[in-house]
Amino acid sequence: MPAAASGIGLAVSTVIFALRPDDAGAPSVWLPLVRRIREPFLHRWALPGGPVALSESLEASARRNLLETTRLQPTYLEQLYAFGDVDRSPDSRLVSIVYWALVRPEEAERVSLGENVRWFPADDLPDLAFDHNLIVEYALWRLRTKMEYSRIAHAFLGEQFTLAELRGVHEAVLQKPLDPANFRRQMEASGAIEPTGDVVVGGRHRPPKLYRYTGAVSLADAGPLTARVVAAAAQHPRPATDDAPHPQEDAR
Amino acid sequence: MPAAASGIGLAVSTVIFALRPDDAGAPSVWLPLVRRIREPFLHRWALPGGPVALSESLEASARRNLLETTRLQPTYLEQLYAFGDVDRSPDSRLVSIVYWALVRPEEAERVSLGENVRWFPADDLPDLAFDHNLIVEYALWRLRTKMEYSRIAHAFLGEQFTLAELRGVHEAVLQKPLDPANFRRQMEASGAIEPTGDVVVGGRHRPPKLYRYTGAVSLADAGPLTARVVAAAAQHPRPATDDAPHPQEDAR
DNA sequence: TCAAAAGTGTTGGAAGTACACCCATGT
DNA sequence: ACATGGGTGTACTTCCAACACTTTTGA
Repeated sequence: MPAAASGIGLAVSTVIFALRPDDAGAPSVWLPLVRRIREPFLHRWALPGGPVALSESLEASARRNLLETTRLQPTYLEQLYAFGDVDRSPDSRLVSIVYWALVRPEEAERVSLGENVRWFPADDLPDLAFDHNLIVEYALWRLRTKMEYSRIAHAFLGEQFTLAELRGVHEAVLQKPLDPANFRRQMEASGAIEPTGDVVVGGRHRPPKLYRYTGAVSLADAGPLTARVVAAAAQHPRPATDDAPHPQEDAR
Repeated sequence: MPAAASGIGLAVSTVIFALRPDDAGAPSVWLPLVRRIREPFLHRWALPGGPVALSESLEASARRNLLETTRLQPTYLEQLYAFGDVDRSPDSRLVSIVYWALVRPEEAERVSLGENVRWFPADDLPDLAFDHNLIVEYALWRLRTKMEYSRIAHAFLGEQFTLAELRGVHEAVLQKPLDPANFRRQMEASGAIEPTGDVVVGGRHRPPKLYRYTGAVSLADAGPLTARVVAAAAQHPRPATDDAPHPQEDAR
């Protein structure tokens, strides 16, 4: 195995998702992109990213780069895939380890907006640099798939939340309405949430209960090591069927 | 993004799984390891792997390396994870893109056995080089998880097979007995297999039908691009709920 | 005729879906 | 009072696990 540098560039990039209201005011999935200020793909929009530092793990590099370019500290960060096709960058050979991240709405507003950083609706992107359109598409698919068997929706929310808010997250990501009654029962049966005892007053209707995450399922389940342990601990009512994929969980 | 070489070594490694009879004669999961012939971890057993070639994609590098070191051409190959912790290799910084592969029993015998290549039972490995024990554990978890929602078992079998053989693969991987009656119905209902019309004669019992894979689900679903397409095509009876994957995925 | 594995039928429970209905609040 | 979501009850369906039972072969 090689210790020598290979002439292959190594970078990390991150697909960051947040929920923001779209034109109609309904919450939908958005992501921040940065404008490239050098060749190749000068002036094109691209995923935030940069080189892997010698003294940092891949994930640490992703986190640092995110903080530097967007000021964001995601509540959820997981490796997505390593992209390494020969022709994905003109002239040079570039391998990108791509992560995907979720941030809360309040956090999302921290993004230093300007000419070179902007939010885009995830389903309607311009032509991006490199193979980044493909990467986003894949990350979106992963987000939606994982939403169905995992508890990542909480990464979009604060400490406390109503069931309607939680359902709103699911609906925004999955892009389909969910039955409030059934959604409630599924969440309660999963053991992932518990009522805080508080309610929200001020609405012109019955005050909804507030819930919190029980912590039975860890949010930051990135990496193969923690993965299976977390998945096993997450099994609340059932015995010991392996859950989903990817590391963090997997993966499905 | 960096075009310059970074001083970080970049390698591919592969976890190869095959089914072979264990001590008791029952089929179980094995994998081939190679003995290291240089530092670090001189003489330790390790996953087959090597540097990424400048002119090859990551997957192509994995395939070529597999052919060179073990003569194997897997029927299934999918990216597992990128490992890049700072201290995973002493002295040097090494990032490994790890793939996992499945090979058929006949193919498995091709492995050029010798002092430096040997098969090991996947559940009982010695202390491996680098973080390879962790990697194998993760790959095993992924194999078992994916077996439950995907059709990868076929990668272990030939063109035609009986339901008992297919069930044997599942049982070996999942390490638990399955009800023949229910297993049959699940497979038939999935639309993934169809009878060839032939039967196997010569057993001292009722001749079982032979089945073939319908091709509704592609085996080689590695990579984000093909992933979702494959998953959609796999939906035989039902309309259009996103399936599983991990592009593999995804890792789930 | 018997053993052994292939293959079919039947039943009961878990979990998801659809939808009717009651509850608590602000206006 | 009534509109608006919060929250409960319930029937229907679909899927899965268990297991009894029948079929077809070789010995």
